[in-house]
Amino acid sequence: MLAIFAVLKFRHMFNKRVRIKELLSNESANYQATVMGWVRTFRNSQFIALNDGSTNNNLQVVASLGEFDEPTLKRLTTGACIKVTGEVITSLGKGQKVELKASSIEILGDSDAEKFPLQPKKHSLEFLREIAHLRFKTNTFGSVFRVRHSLAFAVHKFFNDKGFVYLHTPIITASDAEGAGEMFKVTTFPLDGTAPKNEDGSINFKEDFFGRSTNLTVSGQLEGELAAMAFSDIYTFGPTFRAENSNTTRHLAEFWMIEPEVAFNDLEDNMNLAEEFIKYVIKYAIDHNKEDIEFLAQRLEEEEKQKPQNERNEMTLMEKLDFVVNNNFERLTYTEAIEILKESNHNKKKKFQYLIEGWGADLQSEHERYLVEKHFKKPVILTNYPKDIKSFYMRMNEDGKTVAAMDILAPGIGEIVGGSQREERLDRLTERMNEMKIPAEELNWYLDTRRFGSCPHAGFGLGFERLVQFVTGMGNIRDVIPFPRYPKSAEF
RNA sequence: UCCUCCUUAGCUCAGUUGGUUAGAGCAUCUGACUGUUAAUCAGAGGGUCUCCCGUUCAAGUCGGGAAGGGGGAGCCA
Repeated sequence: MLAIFAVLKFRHMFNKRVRIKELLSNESANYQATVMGWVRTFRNSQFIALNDGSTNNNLQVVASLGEFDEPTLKRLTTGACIKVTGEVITSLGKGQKVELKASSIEILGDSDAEKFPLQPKKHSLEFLREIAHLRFKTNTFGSVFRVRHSLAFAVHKFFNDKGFVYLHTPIITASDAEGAGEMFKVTTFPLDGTAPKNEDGSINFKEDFFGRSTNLTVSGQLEGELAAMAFSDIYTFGPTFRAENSNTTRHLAEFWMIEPEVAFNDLEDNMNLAEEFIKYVIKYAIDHNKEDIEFLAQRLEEEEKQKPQNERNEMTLMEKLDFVVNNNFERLTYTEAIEILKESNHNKKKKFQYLIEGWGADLQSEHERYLVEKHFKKPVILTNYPKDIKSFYMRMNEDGKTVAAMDILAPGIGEIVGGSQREERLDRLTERMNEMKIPAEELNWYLDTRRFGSCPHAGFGLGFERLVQFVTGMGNIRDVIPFPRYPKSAEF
C-alpha cells in the first residue's frame, strides 16, 4: 500500500504545485512551496508579480539580488511562464502578508516583451476584444470568466438539487418552423453551384447528408417539451444560434441558453421558478466569487466616473446584486404596463421616441427600460401579452386576446428571460398554427405531445450571456463569452 | 439592416484658421539605483496620420467613397 502511494506521489512531481489562491489564503509561513504561473510585472530586478489564474491577486516572488544570473533575470519579462521553488515567508514589504523567496527559477516559456501585446497598464475592452486569445491573462477577463464558470455550475446545481433531468437537445435540427429567427444552414453540399437541384431549380436536399434541409438550432424548447411529457421536469443548457444581422451589445450569433420545461406548471409556477432560479445563481456567484465581483464592481465604478452625473448608476454592482437577491421581482400584466406607460410623464411630455397610444403594440426597449430603471427600479416580470406579438405555442387566455406569456426584464440589459405556459389543447394549438401559417406537417412529432397524454406545462428560456452580463456588470455581451461570434466576426 | 460617432507610435490620446522636421503619457530598449507594489531617475529607438479618389501652391486637418471599430435602434435571449 505504501509503495503505491509513493509511486503516485512521484508520478505527479511536476504538478506538485500550490495554486496561488491557496497559497495566499493560507497565511502561515516558513514552508517550502513550488508555484507556476505567468509574470505580470518584474520590478526592481527583484520582485516578480506572479499570476496563475486562480485569483487576480498576484504572488510576490522575491529573486534576491545576486542569487540569479543575469541571463535568467533578463527572461523574466511580462507574460513569461515560470516555475519557482522556494520558501514561503512573512513578507518584508507592505503590500502583502506572505511572499515566496525563490531558491530556483525555471523559465517554462519565454515571452518577447517587444511583441507581447499586454502591458502592465489599462487596456480598452475594444483592444482586448481584438486579442481575445490573450485577454484571459488580464484581471478583468480573469474575473469575468471565473464568474461565468460559477454561474454555469450553479445552473446545474440548482436544477439537479430540484430533481430536474438535464436534457441534451440537438444542435443540428430539421425543423425550421419555430420562427425564433434566421437560421444557419447545415449542409455538405458544395457551394459552387453544383449542388443537386430539383426540376424547379431549388436545391434537392433529399441528396444532402441528412436527406433533408437542416439548420443549427435556435432553441431546444420544442424538444424539451417532448422530454417534459415523460420526465415532468427537465432543463437544457447548451449553445444556440441565430443568423440575424444583429449588431448590439446584447446579441450574439452563438450564445448559450438555459431552457427549463416543467409538466403541470402554470404561468405563475413558471414565474416562481424563474425568479427563484435567477436569485439562486446570483447568490451562488456572490458566495463563491466575491473577490472577482468586487474587482469588477470597482472597475465599473471607475468607468462610471467618466460618465456625466445623471447617467451614473445609483447602486454599485454588489449592491445591485444584493438587491436582486433580496427583493421580489415586480409582477404585472402587459395591460397594466401599458397603462403605467401611457399615464407616465415621460409619455405625456413626449419623451419616448415611440409614444404609447393604446393596447396591442409591442413594447420598445425604451419602454422596458423606463419600467425597470425609472418606474420600479427592480427586475420586472411582464405577463399576458397580446397574442399577435407572441409565438404560436403560447397558451391562449380566457379573454381570447392575450396569451400566458412572461418576460423578465433586468436593469441595464433588458429582456433576460422569455417564457410561457404552453398551449396544451390540440385544437387551439393547431388553430393558432394555421393562423400563423406554421406548417403542421413538419411539426407532427411536436403535436404528438398533445395527442398522447397532453398536460398543462410551462417553461422559459434564459440567455446565459445576459445573465453573465448582469452579474459582472460588463456592458458588451461580446466580453462575457470567451470567443464571441457576431456578424463579420468569427476569429479564433 | 438603419442612425450616429470614431480611426494619428505597441497601447491611451493631443494636434490651432489647411503651412517648415507630427507631439505627450504609458510600454519597449540602454544605463543608474536596489524592499519594490502599474517602482523610480536619465537617455534612446519607434509614424505610409486606416485605405482610395478629389479640392489646393500646400492635406493628419477640407470633400467624396471604401474598410474596420464604438454607441444607439430593430430582431430577440
